[in-house]
Amino acid sequence: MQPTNSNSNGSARPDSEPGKRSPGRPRSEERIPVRELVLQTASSLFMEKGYDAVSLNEIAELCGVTKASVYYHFDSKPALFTAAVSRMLQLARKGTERILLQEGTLRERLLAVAERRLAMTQHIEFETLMREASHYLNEGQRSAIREAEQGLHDLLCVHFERAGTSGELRHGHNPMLLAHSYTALLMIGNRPAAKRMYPSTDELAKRIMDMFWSGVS
Amino acid sequence: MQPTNSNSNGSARPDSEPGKRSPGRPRSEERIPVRELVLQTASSLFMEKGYDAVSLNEIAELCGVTKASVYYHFDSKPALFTAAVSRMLQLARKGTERILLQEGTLRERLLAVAERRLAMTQHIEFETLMREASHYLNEGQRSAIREAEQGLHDLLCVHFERAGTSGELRHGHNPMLLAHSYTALLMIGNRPAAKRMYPSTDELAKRIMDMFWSGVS
Amino acid sequence: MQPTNSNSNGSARPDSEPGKRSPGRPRSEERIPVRELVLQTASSLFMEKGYDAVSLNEIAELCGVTKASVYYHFDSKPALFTAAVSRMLQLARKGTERILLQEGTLRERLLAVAERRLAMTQHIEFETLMREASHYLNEGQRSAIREAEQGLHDLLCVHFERAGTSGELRHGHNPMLLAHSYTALLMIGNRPAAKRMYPSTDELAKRIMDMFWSGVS
Amino acid sequence: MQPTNSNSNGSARPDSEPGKRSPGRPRSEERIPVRELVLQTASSLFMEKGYDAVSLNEIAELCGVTKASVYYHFDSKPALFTAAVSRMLQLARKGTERILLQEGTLRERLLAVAERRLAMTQHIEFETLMREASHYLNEGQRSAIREAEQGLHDLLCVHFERAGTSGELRHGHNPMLLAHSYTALLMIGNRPAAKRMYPSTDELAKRIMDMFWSGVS
DNA sequence: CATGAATGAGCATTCATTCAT
DNA sequence: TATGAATGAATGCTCATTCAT
Repeated sequence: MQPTNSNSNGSARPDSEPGKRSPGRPRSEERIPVRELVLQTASSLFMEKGYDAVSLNEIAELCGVTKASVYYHFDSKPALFTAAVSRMLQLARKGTERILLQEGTLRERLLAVAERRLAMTQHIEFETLMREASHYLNEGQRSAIREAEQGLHDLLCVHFERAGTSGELRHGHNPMLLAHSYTALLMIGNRPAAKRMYPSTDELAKRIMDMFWSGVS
Repeated sequence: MQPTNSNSNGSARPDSEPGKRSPGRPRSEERIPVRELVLQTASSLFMEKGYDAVSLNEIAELCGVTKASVYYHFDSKPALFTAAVSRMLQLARKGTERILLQEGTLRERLLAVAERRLAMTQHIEFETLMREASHYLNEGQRSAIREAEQGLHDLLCVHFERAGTSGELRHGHNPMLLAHSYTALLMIGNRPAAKRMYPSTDELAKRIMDMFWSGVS
Repeated sequence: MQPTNSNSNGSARPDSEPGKRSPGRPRSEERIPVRELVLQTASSLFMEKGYDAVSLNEIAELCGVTKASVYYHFDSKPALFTAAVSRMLQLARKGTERILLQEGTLRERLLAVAERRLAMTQHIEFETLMREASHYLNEGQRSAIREAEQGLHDLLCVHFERAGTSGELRHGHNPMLLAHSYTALLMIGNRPAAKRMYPSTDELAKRIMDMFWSGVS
Repeated sequence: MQPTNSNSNGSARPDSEPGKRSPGRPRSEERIPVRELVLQTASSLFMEKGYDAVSLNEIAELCGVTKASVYYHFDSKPALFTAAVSRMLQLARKGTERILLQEGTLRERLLAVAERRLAMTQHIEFETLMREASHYLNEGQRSAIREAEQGLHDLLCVHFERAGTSGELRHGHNPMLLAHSYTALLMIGNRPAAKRMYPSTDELAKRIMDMFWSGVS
């Protein structure tokens, strides 16, 4: 039997049985389940190096398990990629949401989000990552990721819309376009040349928000 | 994952233009030199699929030559990548410059540039491409590309600066940050979800420029 | 880039340029071209062990080359299998034809063919081999092999037909069924238990032909 | 290619029929014991696809149990193969015997057997299956299967012998050779090309028996 | 009895690279 | 200039087998 195109669109097993957790913050030595460990490791690597450049061997070794173990938990590389990236997007969404629900003006909260994002290293431009990987993903996998990503923009969109009706924002802008503009501008944080222009990423975040808020004119 | 390359930082041979060109516009049948053909093909493929996903075989076949021929003209895959990407960035720079030197307000000219860029399909986010490839590039290759890219931002920077002193733009913005913001916003054109929001890419370009010019508030 | 289902239906290169052969019987040390060597080795192994149980590594090592070299000459395992088995069937056809065109009664000539076949070890039942491999072959490959096999039966069929009209054979039998019966009976040569019944394969061949000629009654 | 197996020569546990069977014809819903189910499934798969192409996973999944469960009942893949194939040969023997013990001439009864065999699809040539698997079997396993197969030929042999002394058959033929000839001819049923020659397998069986009985001359 | 998790070994396939011609 | 032939190293993936529970 030779490789055949596996077509599951995500993880092979459910999220692991609930209720079996010992209470309290786990001691850092507490063994985190392999499946979760693989997912985290894979996320980091894919974000850092893209799809092709990451081998399952690399992921496995970093986790201290064998390639075959990774295959026990995930049907294929595309399936693992899908699970890892989706998870990461959901975490990003949750983190962003937590900040956006705090007190303060929209501008203040967006600045907080920007500061947090620019502080992270691993932050590949999303479309590029998808374009590279999409040749290997099946339809279900592609749409699973697209949805997870859309969630992030939907979240921002809602807040922009709300600020539009409350008068905090000028009318006339398409709120979804604002969401995309905002995340596009945050990509500046990926550029070493841009980062070098300011003493800290917080300073860079501030400048970007200034521009975003008032425009160039 | 490929071997971390040989150490030439670019092409294997000099540009070899010994004045052998026949005068006038070449007939379309005129054989374009292999080196140039490979360079063009490689550019397109790398932009479309990233670094790893493009094999030298693919490039060679598309050019109708053998892999070994490609190796005659370029020392290694990283070397070819460097040459191809640099060339493309220089072309982009020239195209952009041509537009920026035309008549009209800065805003009009920036809009024209945006329309042109959004109309292209092959337009991978640059940082991502670099991050993927940089594992395979040596220092000389990396900086060769960085410089070519910097050229583009320098060009924009000059024009932003000039508009700042002429009063067309508000003072207080770092012109290089504006350049980065501008190119970052153009990346929105890569997102299928964003493109779907407007009937044409020209319309999308216009909306993005509106935002860029006046901000959200 | 990952494995994708290669679909060429046979060998990757033509049969190697003619006319470049040195005259006379080649000294046994004369290097036989790799492509041919691989083909012969593969034939033997597939016949002996079936499709799955033979790895390209095994073939390559037996030939003293690397797996990658085999892949230089043949697109895939199914392609190599197709080329190897077809070649073998054509050789069998030629050998059989040579005998059938000699002098003598049909019975004598069929006996000669039988003796020759039973003397060979490598002689897997064909349908079984095909059934095992056919999951991996594409349509073109399947039919290429089927045709080569049909050639053998066609050859026998012609001779049975001719003998029918010349009165050497009883009328009323479907000549193609006779061809199949004949080759089916030769499969007895594969069975160790059957071989053990007679002192030599020639003796076994004679007994089988007796039965084939006069029936059991 | 698989490891050349552990050394048990058959099943891991005794047949374990501790009289726990409820009396009467079992309701079709009655759970058939896992061991038996695995054996049946394995038989079908091995006959259909050969040895290598069948994975224990496939067998397990088709049975609705886990691979580890299969290992509880059988020591290894070779052991399971041995058990499955032997069982199948014994069943074939019983079925054949049942027919041969009915009323009628030998010819009529052999025809009935032939019709039954040609009607089955799953009917891999036995020698080929053995040759493929034998690399993985140990001596005990090999001979266990050989014996089971020999049983079938012994059965036929007895009937041919009896018919020889009763005058129904011509003297002078080795009855065991007749048995082998008969089963070899039945292999024609495996060949799609041959099957296509007649409207039904019964018709094919009749033609084959004609030839077997009277020969070609 | 049964299974979830893990693994070592192997396989088909691809790729960047080399070199004699 | 160009290429046909070859290869070492890696990759995604599968499989038979083991073992603690």
